[in-house]
Amino acid sequence: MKIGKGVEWAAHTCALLALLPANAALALDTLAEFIGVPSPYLAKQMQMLSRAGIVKAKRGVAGGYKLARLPETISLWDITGAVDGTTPSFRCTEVRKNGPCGASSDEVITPCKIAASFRNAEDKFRQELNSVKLPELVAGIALDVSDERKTRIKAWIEQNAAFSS
Amino acid sequence: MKIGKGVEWAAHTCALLALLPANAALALDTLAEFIGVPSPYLAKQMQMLSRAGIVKAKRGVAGGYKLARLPETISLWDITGAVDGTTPSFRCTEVRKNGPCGASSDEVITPCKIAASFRNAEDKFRQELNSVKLPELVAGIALDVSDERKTRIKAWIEQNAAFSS
DNA sequence: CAATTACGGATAAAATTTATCTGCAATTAA
DNA sequence: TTAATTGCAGATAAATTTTATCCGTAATTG
Ligand code: FES
Ligand code: FES
Repeated sequence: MKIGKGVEWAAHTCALLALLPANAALALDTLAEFIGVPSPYLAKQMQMLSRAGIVKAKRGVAGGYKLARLPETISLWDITGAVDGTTPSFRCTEVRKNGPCGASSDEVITPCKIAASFRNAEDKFRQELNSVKLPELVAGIALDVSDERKTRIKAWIEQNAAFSS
Repeated sequence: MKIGKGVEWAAHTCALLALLPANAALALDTLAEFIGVPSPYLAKQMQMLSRAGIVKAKRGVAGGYKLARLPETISLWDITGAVDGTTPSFRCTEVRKNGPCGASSDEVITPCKIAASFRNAEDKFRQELNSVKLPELVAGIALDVSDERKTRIKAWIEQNAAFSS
């Protein structure tokens, strides 16, 4: 059970984009600098987020990324699913069909109890992540940010964001 | 988010061992044949289960594996944890410390909200798996097994298990 | 003692994740 | 229209993890 590290980047990126004024966008390289990760790889995650309809990309001069929809409608699961995929973590290879006492293919109609249990557990996992929306995330992160740093972040955004006319 | 396929093997192995009479054991090669997986690799999972105190190994002539404790005390999470490890799936690399507006090390006392959310989700996942004990698993699997096959399985065990004097 | 069987570590092959690069398409402003 | 900028998609390469096997050793039995 492992989650790609790109998810951490993507989540923090979305949290940053949520702070952005409506008429502003942040370019890939700018985002990468802020988060402190290699930009060619972050590009991949941003493309995933874009295809999933979580962020909106604008090309060309003064282009960049911004959120595609209201923060309230973006959950941590949305981000995780977009970047890391939604394929179940438990892979059932139907071992119950193997061996000298294996089940015949037409005998196994219901999913194996073991696989079903994992599916249940994953549902719980997903539900929990899905209950955490972007505003809650931003608020939670902000708890650790001093007023001084809040000011610095605001200034940095002002200076590095691309504002549309 | 991915779980090693060895978990499926280990779970089915434990389900099989739960059917075993108290004075019987199954050797590695015998187990591997029943489940239909390569025995040198299954050996690894069995060693994990052994070290975790889920199965009991007995070396030497007429040796093999049996459950180390009552089936009621063995959960699907116990098996998963033993074989696949218990390291959290989400890896926080503290990106919040990076970049031009990164937090200083002494500023971040509480865990990042993002990481905390994933920890919550994993707790739910683990709790769900932990609620599924071996007897329930065995019963669930048995639903799909015809009476004819139940008889064959019983006979196979009788024939291949090592019985202690 | 001889046969059997699990254990542990080392090793190798395969798959996946992580990271980078390049050419192209879109957008904007001069 | 041209030039500069910026994201997109696919190919590629490096690193890591998963999967699988092997072998020498230790324990157990009779
Ligand atoms: S056959 Fe795949 S989990 Fe039982
Ligand atoms: S710093 Fe790691 S999840 Fe926020």
